[in-house]
Amino acid sequence: MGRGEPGHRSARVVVYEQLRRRIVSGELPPGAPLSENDLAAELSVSRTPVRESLILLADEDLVQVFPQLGSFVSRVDIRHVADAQFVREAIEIASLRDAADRLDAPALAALRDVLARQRAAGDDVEEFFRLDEEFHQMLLGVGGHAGAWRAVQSAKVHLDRARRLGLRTVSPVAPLVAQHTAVVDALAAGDPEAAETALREHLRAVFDDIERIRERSPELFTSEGTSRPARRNITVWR
Amino acid sequence: MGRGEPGHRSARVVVYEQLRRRIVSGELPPGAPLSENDLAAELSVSRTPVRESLILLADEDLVQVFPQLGSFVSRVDIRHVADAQFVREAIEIASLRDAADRLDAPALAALRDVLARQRAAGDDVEEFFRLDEEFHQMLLGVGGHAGAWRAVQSAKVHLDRARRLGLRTVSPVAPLVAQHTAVVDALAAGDPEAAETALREHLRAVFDDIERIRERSPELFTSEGTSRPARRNITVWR
DNA sequence: TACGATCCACTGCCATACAAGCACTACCAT
DNA sequence: ATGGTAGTGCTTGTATGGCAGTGGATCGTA
Repeated sequence: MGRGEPGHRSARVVVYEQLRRRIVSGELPPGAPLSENDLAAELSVSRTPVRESLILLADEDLVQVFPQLGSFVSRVDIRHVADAQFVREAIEIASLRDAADRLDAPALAALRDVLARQRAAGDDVEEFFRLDEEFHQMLLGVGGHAGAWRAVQSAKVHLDRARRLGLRTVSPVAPLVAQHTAVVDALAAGDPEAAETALREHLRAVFDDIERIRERSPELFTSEGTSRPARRNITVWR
Repeated sequence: MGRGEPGHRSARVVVYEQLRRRIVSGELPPGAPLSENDLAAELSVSRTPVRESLILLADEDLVQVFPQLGSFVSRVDIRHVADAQFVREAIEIASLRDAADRLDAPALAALRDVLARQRAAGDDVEEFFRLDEEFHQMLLGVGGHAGAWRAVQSAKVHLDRARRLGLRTVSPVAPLVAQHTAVVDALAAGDPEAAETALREHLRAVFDDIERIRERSPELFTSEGTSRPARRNITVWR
C-alpha cells in the first residue's frame, strides 16, 4: 500500500501507538528506560519515527526525557492523577446534564449493549478497558459532545495506567460495571440528578482505587528523591 | 550556555513556541503554508526541530499536515471551537465551585490586581490576552486546580485564535474586563451561584463573539470544499 | 581499604542525505 | 483546439552521521 492511501499508517504512528499501548498496559512500567537506539532496532525502523513518538508521549506526560541522559517511562505523579480526575469528572458530568435531554431509544440500546458485553467480559482486563472506553465515549456522544472525547482521553490515560498497574491485586471489575449500569438506568428513568450522582460516585471509586494502589506499590509513584533516574547496569555481565 | 543548563531551551522548544505564538496571534493566518524547508531557513535551524514542532502543533490541531503535499495552518473548525468552549466551560465552572470556599485575602488581592491592570491596558490587545491568561489561570489556582490549566489552555488556544482573527473589527475588550470583575465581586461577596452565572455569561460572550467573526470572515473557517489545499504557483514567473 | 581523577560507553539533539509521492507545466499527438 | 503524458520541482517521511554532555566503571594513590 502506497503512502498516500487513506489506510496508510506512517512508521511514526505505528511506533507511537504501540509504545502508548505498552506504557498504559504496564508492560513498560514506570521508570523503564526507552532508548531511541534500542527501540529503533527492536521495531525495525530508524531513530527518527521513534524519537518523534517519544516527543509526543513526553507531551502527554507518559514519558520523561532527560537530554544526554535518557528517556524513561514516567512515574505516576499522584497530583497529576488528581488533576486528570478533576478534568475528566468536570467534562463528563457537564456532558451528562445534556445527555439527559437527548437520550433516545437507539442510543439507550447501544449503551445497554455495551453493558451486556462488559458483564460477559468477566475478568478479561483488556476487554474491560476496551469497553470502558467505548462506554464513556458513547456517553459523551449522547450528550452531544463527542468532540470532547480527546480531552477526556488525555486525562483518562493517566487514570487507566494507574489502575492497571495494580489491577491484579486490587478490586475486581464487577462493581464498576454495576456503576455503569446505574448511570444508564437513571438516564433511562429520566432522572438526571441520580445519573449525575451515580457517575460521580463511579469516577470517585476509580480514584479511590488508585489511592489504594499507591499505598501498596509506592515505588510506581513519584517521590521527591527519584525524580531524576540514573543509568543502571550498562556493561553486560560476563 | 550549555545544553544541560536549566535555562537551556532546545531549538525545538524555541521554534515551537514562536510558531504557536504566530499562529494564535493571526500573523500566520489559517491556510498559510508552512514549508519545513522555508521555516528552517528562516529560523536558521535544520528541518528536524521545525518538523518536530509541526508534529506537536498538528497534535493540537493548529496545523494540518498532508504527506507529500504540504503543511498548513489549520482553518478554524467551528465544531472544534464549540467543543473547546464546552471543555473549557466545564472545567472552569467546576473549579469555580471549589474556589468559592477557598478564596482568601491574598488571592482576592491578586485577582483585583490583574483586573486593575486589565483596565489600564486599554486597547493593547497583546497585553489584554496576557492578562486574560493570567486571570483565568489564577482563578483555577484559587479553586485548587492549577494542574488543570494545561487542559484549559489546550482548549482555550482555539478560542483565542478565533477571537484574535477578527478582534480588530469586532467587539472592544472593556465589557470582557467588566465580566471578569463581576466574577470576582460575586466570589468576594460569598455568592458562588452569582459567580458561576457571571463566569458562564463571560465564556458564552466570548463564544458569541466568535460566531459574529465567522459571519464576517467565513474564509477563515473550514468549509467542505477547502479541506485539502493545493499548491499554487510553483514555477517562478519569467 | 577508601577515595578521587580519569576514561569511555551511551545518551538525546541537530544536521544532512536519500526515498517516495503529488501538483503543475509543457509538450506532443490527435 | 484538445486530450493525454512525460518531465520537473516541490513536498513530507525516513535513515544516518556527528556532536556535546552525562555518569558508571576503572584505575591510581594515600
